[in-house]
Amino acid sequence: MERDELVSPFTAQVIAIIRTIPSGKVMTYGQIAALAGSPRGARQVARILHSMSKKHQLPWYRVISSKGEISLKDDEQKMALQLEGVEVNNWSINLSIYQYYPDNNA
DNA sequence: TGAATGACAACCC
DNA sequence: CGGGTTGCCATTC
Repeated sequence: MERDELVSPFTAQVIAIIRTIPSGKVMTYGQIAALAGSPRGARQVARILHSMSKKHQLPWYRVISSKGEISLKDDEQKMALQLEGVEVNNWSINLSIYQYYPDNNA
């Protein structure tokens, strides 16, 4: 059971960032990774989600690929996004509209 | 300790 | 636009 304080700062940041994603918005892996301190750490974000999403109450379904598509193509994820107001077209989402840009001054 | 893994990104054709 | 290849880097075995 890894606490945020025990995991690496990068992981803790990723988790914190995901928690700031508001309803009806989404973020890409690369964006989260960059905000967490590793612009090339998109893959770690994916791994973190896999590893921590069940331990943390992370809205992982708000995290999508940079192409604006859902990764797992899971019906629940798609449904959850739509319920939040995100228009999902065949697993694709219009990032121009739904991508969330958090403030550095969180 | 070292090597493999991975819910990706970017680039190239 | 679509498919394939390379790069990245923390986590896990």
